[in-house]
Amino acid sequence: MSQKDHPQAHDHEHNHSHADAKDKFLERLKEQGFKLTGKRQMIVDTLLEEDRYISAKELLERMQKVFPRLSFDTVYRNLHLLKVEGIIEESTFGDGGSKYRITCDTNQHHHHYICTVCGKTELVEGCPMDLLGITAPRGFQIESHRFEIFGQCGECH
Amino acid sequence: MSQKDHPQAHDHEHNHSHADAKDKFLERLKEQGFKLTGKRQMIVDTLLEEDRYISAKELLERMQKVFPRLSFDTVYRNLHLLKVEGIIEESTFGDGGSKYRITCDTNQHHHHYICTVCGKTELVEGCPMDLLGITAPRGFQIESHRFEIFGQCGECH
DNA sequence: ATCAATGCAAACCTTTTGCACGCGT
DNA sequence: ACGCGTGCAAAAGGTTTGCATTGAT
Repeated sequence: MSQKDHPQAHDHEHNHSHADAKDKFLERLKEQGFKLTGKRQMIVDTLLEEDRYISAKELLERMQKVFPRLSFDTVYRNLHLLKVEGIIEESTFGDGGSKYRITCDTNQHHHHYICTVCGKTELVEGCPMDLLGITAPRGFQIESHRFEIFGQCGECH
Repeated sequence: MSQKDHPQAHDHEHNHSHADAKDKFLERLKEQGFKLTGKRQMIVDTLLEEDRYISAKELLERMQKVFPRLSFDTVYRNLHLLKVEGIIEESTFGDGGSKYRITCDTNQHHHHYICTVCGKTELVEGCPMDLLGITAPRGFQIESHRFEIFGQCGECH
């Protein structure tokens, strides 16, 4: 690789809670023997800064400004790892496959308002599984659920 | 086309409500100038009989027993039309892209329990948008929402 | 030094499209 | 006869994988 990695940080690390969250995430990876490469860190950085759903393609394009030779497979491999580790969330809406966002700090169960234009999210208060009188059909074993409210955020319409 | 079409019906049309629903759907298509081809009808038939989420691939394979030369593009073109017409619903869960099911007779707003193994569904009573005290973030314009409960049905676990 | 991460290229899978022909009306 | 529907083939997206090399620890 001719390009240089930047293990410490890149420019926009101006936000304390971001830095804290990043450290927490990277710590988790480190403990399991995964390596803290510049690209892996930049994915976490970017998702923390953007704080919205981003496609693999958009992520790639943003990161290529810093790592010109970065390729889709690296992005996807890292996204997969980060998803398995619970560091990011995946959703599919609109066109063009999956989109990803950083998991909320708290890591608590939650649902989102999602802007279908820019991918920005807001937390929904409460969870339908608690507030709806959910009684599963006889024999049905509930494993998970999905609740998302789509629309356009104030800046996008 | 060397194969024969079956405009009236194929074998399993044993259920009255299915026949009624089918007529209603086909009527709707006819009014708009779409033609009631054997393949289009068999997609509706199959989805009515199965009454669960099915992938384009599974649909193709089932239908190829009757129409050996049926191809993906025809399946997709018809699925797209049926979706636009509100005759079928699309969802993405599990692997392998979208899955489709016939829209409930009533055509009322609803949500589903979905078996992730076989795609079978049950209606959820109530809608979180009504029962949750939804107050969108300032400026956020709600356009739609998604609420699905995943798990395994009695026959699949 | 070790083992994970990456780039490259190719493959894979689902879905879409252009075109000429066939079929429902 | 008209115009939608279909098959074929090819392409377009998004995503994954094998392999050799590079890099983090």
